[in-house]
Amino acid sequence: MELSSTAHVILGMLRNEERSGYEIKQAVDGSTRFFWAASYGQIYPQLKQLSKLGLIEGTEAPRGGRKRTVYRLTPAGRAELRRWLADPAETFELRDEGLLKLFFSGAGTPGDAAGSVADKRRYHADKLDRLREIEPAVKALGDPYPYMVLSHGIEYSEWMIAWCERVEHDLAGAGRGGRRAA
Amino acid sequence: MELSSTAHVILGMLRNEERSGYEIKQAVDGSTRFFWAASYGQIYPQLKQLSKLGLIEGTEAPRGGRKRTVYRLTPAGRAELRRWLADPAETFELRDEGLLKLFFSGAGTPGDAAGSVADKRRYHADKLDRLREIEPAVKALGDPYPYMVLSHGIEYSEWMIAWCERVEHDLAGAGRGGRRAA
DNA sequence: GCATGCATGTAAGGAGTTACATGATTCA
DNA sequence: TGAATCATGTAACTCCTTACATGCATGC
Repeated sequence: MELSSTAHVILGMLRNEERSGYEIKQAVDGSTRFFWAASYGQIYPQLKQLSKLGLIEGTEAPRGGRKRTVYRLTPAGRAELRRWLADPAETFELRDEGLLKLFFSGAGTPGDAAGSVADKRRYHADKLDRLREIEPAVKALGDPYPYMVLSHGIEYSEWMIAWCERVEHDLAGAGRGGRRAA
Repeated sequence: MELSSTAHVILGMLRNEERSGYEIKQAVDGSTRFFWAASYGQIYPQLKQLSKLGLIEGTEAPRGGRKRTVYRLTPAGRAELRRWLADPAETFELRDEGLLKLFFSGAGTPGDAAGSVADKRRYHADKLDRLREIEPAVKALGDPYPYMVLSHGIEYSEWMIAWCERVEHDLAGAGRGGRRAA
């Protein structure tokens, strides 16, 4: 009875407070999304599944007249979360279409390579902006780990932007030519 | 008629030479695997598909008495490859279970957090070794772009290892305790 | 009254991995 | 002779996203 990795995000998101499926989705989108996403199509069926397994339990908690179910960890659920935390991570996957294009750029124009790197720089600059926005709130949390992970994201983005700038400079040195307007 | 991203890896891998499905898989495993993987279950059906679309063409090229089909780009296939190279990349996805565990580490023991970071450091140190092994061969290529991408991988791994070491040091400062033997 | 947000879900489909099956060849 | 490698493929399965559907509540 292997739990899916999405199951563990749910258990993790319930570690300190009870939450509805909707709120779990909000929490994921506001925090782990950059390195671990989850959609409603995964979350709601998993909540049912985890309830059936006795790892979480849901109670009706309507807001006004609007129906709402919040879930919390059972002791078994907390044990499973802890067991998972103590185990080595299995998944590290990167899918980077920009690097793929850069890799094959010999088949295109010099502008293609420069364009791929510039796109990548903008993508990460944009991400950096969004991470910096949430930084004060995350830093103010009692829990130090989310801030550690956020710092990782910020420093990673900074490193990536610097790498892109350097490569863009190198590419501009040999053979000029842009592809698109910046 | 949107092409899958796997289709473009295949087109890219055929940009300079003709290759069999088996050789494409070898090439992917020896180069783009870290940021763009592909399995036989994708490659062989895609080769059929791309043939039907007229973007590649296969010829029988037995090696000894062993059956073998090599594929090369048609003009239409090369045009599609160039079109794709000039377009902005759409996909950048990261799935990092180690970061997820670190994020939720407040629900575990202090050793769990340190363990997740140590695992991550070892994972990237190992990857770095493998990248350094192929570095001379890639550098010797006529095409500069694969080496650019390899350098990205090497410098990224180095950055990641340094980040892990720093965090491990910080974590060791507050509350000692290891989780597993290194 | 209408748009937006809260809240829960499902159906369909795409993408990708794993495991399996087959068979030839090469090398120790 | 047997193991490893070359070579091609398929079936089943998991995972995940997207699009859709429903309906209440809130605020403009």
